[in-house]
Amino acid sequence: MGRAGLTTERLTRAGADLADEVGFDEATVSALARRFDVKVASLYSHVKNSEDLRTRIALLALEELADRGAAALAGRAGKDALTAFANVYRDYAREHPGRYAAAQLRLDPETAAASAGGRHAQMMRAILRGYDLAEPDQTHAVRLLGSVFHGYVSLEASGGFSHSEPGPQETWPWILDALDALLRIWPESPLESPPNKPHLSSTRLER
Amino acid sequence: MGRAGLTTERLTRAGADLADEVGFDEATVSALARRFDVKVASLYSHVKNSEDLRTRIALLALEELADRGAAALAGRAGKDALTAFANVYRDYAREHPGRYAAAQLRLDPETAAASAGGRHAQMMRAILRGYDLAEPDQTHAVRLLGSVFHGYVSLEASGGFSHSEPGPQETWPWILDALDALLRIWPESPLESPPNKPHLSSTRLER
DNA sequence: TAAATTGCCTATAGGGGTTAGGTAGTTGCC
DNA sequence: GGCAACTACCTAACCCCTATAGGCAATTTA
Repeated sequence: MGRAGLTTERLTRAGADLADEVGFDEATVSALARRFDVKVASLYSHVKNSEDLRTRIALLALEELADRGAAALAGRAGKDALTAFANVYRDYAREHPGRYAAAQLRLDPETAAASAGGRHAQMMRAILRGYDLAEPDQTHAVRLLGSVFHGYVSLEASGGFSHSEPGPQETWPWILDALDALLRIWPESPLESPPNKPHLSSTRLER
Repeated sequence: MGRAGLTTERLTRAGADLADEVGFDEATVSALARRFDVKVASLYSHVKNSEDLRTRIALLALEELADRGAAALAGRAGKDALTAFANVYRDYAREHPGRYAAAQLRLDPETAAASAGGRHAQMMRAILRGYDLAEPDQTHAVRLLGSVFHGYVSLEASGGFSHSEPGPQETWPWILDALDALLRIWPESPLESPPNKPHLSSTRLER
């Protein structure tokens, strides 16, 4: 019997492919062994355990996503950058649902620190350079972008709003327009609505 | 040996509690049987299978969340309503992480239709009555709210931005302020920035 | 070419999911 | 009050996934 040529690299990559095909949770060590036509125990020389495999797939996904993001940001600024970057997230999640799910895996702090996660935050900050936000607003805005991108993509993936009109393909650009508008007007906006004073629309409802 | 008094109801509720304690994925049929000090097979008279149990927990969570949302919206409008409703999501996810994770479970279309999911969408529409949005903007806005709420809560839960300053407790109100501002200015906003024309900030970067 | 290493194997053990079929308690009806 | 029907829970058995220990053969290295 020849050798299958297993390596941690190849297992991780094949695991990611498997995850895209059958779902991250179903991308098990057993299924991966079957795919390489190898006994399950053989994988344990290359991967510490199931969680290790899952973590490696997650790190791969984060890396790929960051690479795509960087490529999309190159030569772009302002809304153009915002849109391109957002589309990277959405497209990646659609093309690679298993990998995207993996990227959501909760990593322990040290692993997270060594991951491409930091690059993601840096890229969002780069996008925000196209807008006029000083700290701490910038950090808040990074989190808002992360929330919207992830929230939208994950709701869309779970079929959240696929059964109503208009279709999600119209909502996505609308949301990007809205985010762009928000970031542009934000610097002045807080002055317009003191937190404690009820604003127009709430009074409008009362009559 | 006396009877344990199992019912589908009680199993679902106990399963939800278990999920909150050990995580949704670890809330297994076996663990639930142990909790009732009963053999695993006994549960199968009350629950069709593992997936059935998970679905029931998800439906319970959606229902509870909708009830809390409705209570929060009563007597509120405008930003007040927006904030109260958003806090319901966030607080629920923090108090009941397992239940919240369950609520994210992908349901098959008929189950989803019979779930409290519709109430959630209706409540968001109710919030938007405090702002001046006509269709299809209203639908888009519902999806934006859903994306932000879910995205933020889920990133916060997975430790996404817990290791940087300022803490999430400052970001959350900032995001709600931003959403409120966005919804108030939206009706005029599209006119200010034609989609194709590069806007100020992108030119600002170039020099 | 012998030694060391590597790559994959068999064997084994434990846990969760699921079904079939059995046996006590409980309920309902005459 | 007693028997039938039902209910609640059980044992036993099987499959799949995870994980570890220890073995042998192919490959590399000296």
